[in-house]
Amino acid sequence: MNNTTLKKIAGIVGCSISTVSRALKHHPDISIATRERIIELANTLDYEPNAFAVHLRTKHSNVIGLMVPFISNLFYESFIDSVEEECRKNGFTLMILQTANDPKIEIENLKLFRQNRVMGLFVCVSSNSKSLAHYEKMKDVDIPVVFFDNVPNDQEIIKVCMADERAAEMAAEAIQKTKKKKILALFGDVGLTITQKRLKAFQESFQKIETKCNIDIVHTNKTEDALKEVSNRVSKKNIPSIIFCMSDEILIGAMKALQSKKLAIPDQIGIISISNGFIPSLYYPTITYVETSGFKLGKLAFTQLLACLSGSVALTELTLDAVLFEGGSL
Amino acid sequence: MNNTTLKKIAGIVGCSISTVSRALKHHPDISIATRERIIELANTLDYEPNAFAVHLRTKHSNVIGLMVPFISNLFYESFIDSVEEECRKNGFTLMILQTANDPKIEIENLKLFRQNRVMGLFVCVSSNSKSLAHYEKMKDVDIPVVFFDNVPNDQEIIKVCMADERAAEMAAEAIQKTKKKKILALFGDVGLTITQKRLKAFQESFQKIETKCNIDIVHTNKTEDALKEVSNRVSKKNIPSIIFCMSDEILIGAMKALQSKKLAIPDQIGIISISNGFIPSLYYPTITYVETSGFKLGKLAFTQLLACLSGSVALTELTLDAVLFEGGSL
DNA sequence: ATTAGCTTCGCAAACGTTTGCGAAAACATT
DNA sequence: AATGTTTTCGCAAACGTTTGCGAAGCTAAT
Repeated sequence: MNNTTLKKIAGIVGCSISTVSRALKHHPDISIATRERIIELANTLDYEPNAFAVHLRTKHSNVIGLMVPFISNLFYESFIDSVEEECRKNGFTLMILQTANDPKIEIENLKLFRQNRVMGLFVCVSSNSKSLAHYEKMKDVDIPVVFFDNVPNDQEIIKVCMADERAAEMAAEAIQKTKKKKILALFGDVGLTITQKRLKAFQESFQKIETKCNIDIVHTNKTEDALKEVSNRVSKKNIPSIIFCMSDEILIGAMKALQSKKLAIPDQIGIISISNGFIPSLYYPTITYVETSGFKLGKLAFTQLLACLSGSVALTELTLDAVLFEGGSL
Repeated sequence: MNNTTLKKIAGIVGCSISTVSRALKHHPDISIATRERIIELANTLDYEPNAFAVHLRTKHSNVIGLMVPFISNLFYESFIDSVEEECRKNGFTLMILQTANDPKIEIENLKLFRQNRVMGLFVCVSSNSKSLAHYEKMKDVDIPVVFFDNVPNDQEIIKVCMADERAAEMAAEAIQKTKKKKILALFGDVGLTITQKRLKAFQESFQKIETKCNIDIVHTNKTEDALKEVSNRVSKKNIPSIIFCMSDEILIGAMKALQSKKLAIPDQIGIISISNGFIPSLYYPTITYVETSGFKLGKLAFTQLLACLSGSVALTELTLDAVLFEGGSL
């Protein structure tokens, strides 16, 4: 076990621990001569400060927590990627926990975060979590929490999110531009606020225009659901002109159904989705989508958390603009 | 700031810090009466042990490190998912760092891991990393390193990996079973040991059989490369009977090329890949693949690391069996 | 020669735990 | 009553840092 400590260095150099400590961080109190001597020895001994001791002493953990339902998810993964990068660049270490959408694990994890004295927290609440009560305690211990993605409706929290309404609206507008009228719109779990937001905006956009469209709205939970629903609703004699997918999981199911029916995109049927872009890029032609980038959201969330840590933030909701990426599927 | 400490509890109860400490962990020295009293107070005060203090004192960080080139990657993501789950269940916290395939960042990260006194480390070395020299230091400080996925050839290390050879061999055998002869085989970066292994096994399998096949081997780095290569090598008058893809990235490119040429799978062309299964499931028909599961590898790696920590492991290479999943693409 | 100021460093406390050891008190055994 | 044993607890050191404060020693100014 490598145990080069300040004490050890001090012993060899023949000075006090505090002198070593100060020398290593270029404190002006220490003469250049001894500083050099100490630094050189520290290097040859591979001295590396004990993070725990530092954190204990300074009450400054430099650890940031992140909690998501699953790591293995296209969206979260890009969000995490983004946040890790920022953390590393800014001298924070990242502690990642997943909830598997289980409120019990969620509570356990919050406890772990507290025990590790994280300085801040990024949270995507699990879809099965009904109450925010357990987050109250984080406020008590002064750990700022930045909610993202599927954010609670609560006003009293800090959140960054996609422009969910705008994204759905943009998708609706893109559909309207095609002049096609028979639309199959696939949305996710009705219980999620993200679903509610997108659905509302989508419908309102169509209510605004005078020309009537035939919109069939279906809620699906998973890829398999979407696959089934689309398979049931699409047949040789009954082909919607356009399918809208609220998320990647749904898009995957829908695409698989279309492929199995050998429908040509966009000639026989159009499709558009909301996505971070990866899944749409897998198909030919590339699927047209409204971007909701986990990567960009991560950057936004990080700056927001940084602002919290410096104490300069009111409770706010930050929103990431939506952008339409035109593939060839409409 | 919540600062319920042992000292605070001791002050209120009117006993010593050590008594509180012992009571909270049900040490038999403490009478049931005082134990109850202390635990109750601790609960109402929301006492939560300071992890840093504990780790400092016990020299036992309970932190496990994990380093990958990118988090945002289908394979790593499932590996991380798997490892996080185990860590949480076993009372470890996970510290995740990515290298972006940059050896400099890799070295920096190792330093961070050391400073945080991680008890063990999972590493997938960056593809641009030529030497293992910086891992020597981990050995000096007694931090066991479990290499996974793209493991170095070195003998003196602990590694868990896919049955790379066997996976390639199984794919080759599946191809041979179809009796089709014109094969386009797409492999990754020649510099990676994982590529070398798979290529060697693939070729050897075909050398073993008597019937001659026409195998066109191409190395591609990324999805776009694969897309281009396949586009160039496949035309209406020259269609390979089967395409083999060494990885998901390559499969994605190949599939996109095939879709753009409107080739029917498996009627006009067959395709098979090595994958963890997610990407193959996106298409219809589902692509036949030999499974290399990041999730399972994670479990394997974790048990291996656990063995290291308990001191009961010789230097070994553990291998995860390959399994063929038949879709409908051959 | 006295005072003042600067440079350079060490002392010691503190962060919140854990734990070996010893001690007091209670109880049990002769 | 004397001794032994058990129960129950506190003391104090240690983990490796950081940092306020004070103390030398030295230089420079009066």
